[in-house]
Amino acid sequence: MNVTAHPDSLTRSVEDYLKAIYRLSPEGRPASTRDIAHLLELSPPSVSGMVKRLSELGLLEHIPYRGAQLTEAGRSAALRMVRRHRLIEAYLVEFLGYSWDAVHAEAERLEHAVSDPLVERMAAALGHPSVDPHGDPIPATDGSIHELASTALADVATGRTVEIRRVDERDPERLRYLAARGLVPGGVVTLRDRQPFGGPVTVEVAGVRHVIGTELARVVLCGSEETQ
Amino acid sequence: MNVTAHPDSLTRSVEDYLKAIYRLSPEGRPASTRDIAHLLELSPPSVSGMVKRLSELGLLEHIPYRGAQLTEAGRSAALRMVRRHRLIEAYLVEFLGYSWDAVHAEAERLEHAVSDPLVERMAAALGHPSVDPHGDPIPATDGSIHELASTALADVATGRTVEIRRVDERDPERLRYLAARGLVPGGVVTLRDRQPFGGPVTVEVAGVRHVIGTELARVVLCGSEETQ
DNA sequence: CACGTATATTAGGCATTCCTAAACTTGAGA
DNA sequence: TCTCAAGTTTAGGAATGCCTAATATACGTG
Repeated sequence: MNVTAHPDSLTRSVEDYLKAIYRLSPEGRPASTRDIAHLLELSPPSVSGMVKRLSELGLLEHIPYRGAQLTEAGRSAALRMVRRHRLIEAYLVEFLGYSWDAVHAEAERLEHAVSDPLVERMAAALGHPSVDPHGDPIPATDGSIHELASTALADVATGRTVEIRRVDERDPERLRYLAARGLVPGGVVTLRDRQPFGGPVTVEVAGVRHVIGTELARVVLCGSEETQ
Repeated sequence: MNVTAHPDSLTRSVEDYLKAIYRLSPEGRPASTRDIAHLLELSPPSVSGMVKRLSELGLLEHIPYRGAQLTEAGRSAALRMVRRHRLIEAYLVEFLGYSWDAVHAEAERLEHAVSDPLVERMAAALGHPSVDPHGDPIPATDGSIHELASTALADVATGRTVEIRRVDERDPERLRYLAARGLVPGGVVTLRDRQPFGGPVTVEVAGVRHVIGTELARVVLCGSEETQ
């Protein structure tokens, strides 16, 4: 235990588990077996087994029946993968003409294959960006990461004008839908209407109004409280 | 058998086996278990087992105790990997500042992770090159490949001036040694002296003479018979 | 043509990573 | 407090891909 395995010896699977647990709780609280299984599309028993092995490797702290949380070693390995993923996405958009809805799947495979020097060369070519094409912050090599405070579009007060910061990256179709309406990081939107009982919101982007369902409005994150 | 497995379902291992067999015999003659094992740094029994599985998948033709050769499906999968490998190498040198001795190891991992569209985007960014940084020809998407006739530097007649075409890519140290002496694809050399009994050759590059051992002179391939 | 060596294969095993089915733990509500 | 449903773990098993040891084949040479 507490071997703090050499980073290069981590398998794809292990890297995916660490990344999933980090995503489920960037703050470091324990993640449940069920949530990890759901995110990785695996069965709960598979996760149970792997969590046990990873805690023996010193990458996780596991309290049976209570959840798993990243150790320092685990967190740093996870952040290394997140950095890779987001830089690869940025690189593909900037230099290889990828659209923002296509990069996630490609990065998901490449992140396990690139070397650290290659990642740093890509970062340099990009001018060391701080966010990826979806607005997600890119961790530094030392593992520091600046999460900007943000409010879901669903929670913005009627009448306010805010800047879009960040959008969940995973569903390509959703990303195309958002891009077609100008709902991209850096885009400025005014909230014009909100229907009660969790109904849709109406936003105005570049003078055009769009009605956005609640589910979608919850994954579009905006600069908080930036009043017009 | 003869499933002609969907390309995306091939594992890293399978892709490496096919590439190895192609390298051992681009012409399609059977490759021996021993040679495959040696190239992949695996034990012969491991190769025996895998060869059996791959022939059941329709990627190889295997005659026990005689060797394995690629079927059409196997050859085309192998060439797809070779195309990826060489385009990745070219891309890393052209756009990410890699030196030619460092790209092989990086490409060896990336070739298993890139998608076909990414490979084609890289090819387009490069202007669809016909050779990689070591002078190795890049197969087309349809699997056609133009191997240029060439003569080993070790076999060039004394007094001839030839252009270097191609150098074995695998040993980084050897590549650095060659580059330091101008022995790179496109370089023009004149053979000044050859010692008998397999002794070293002396070549002149850009007015400077270098003595090159036989082993090295055998993996430097030159445009054949191009007299000054 | 028999023999021995080089080469190849089969036998048996191990690590990884996944699965389903069965057993166990937790905690909320009757 | 007891019960039970949701969630978790253990048990047992399969596929991949590697290994070593033992066995089988092929073929050049005496």
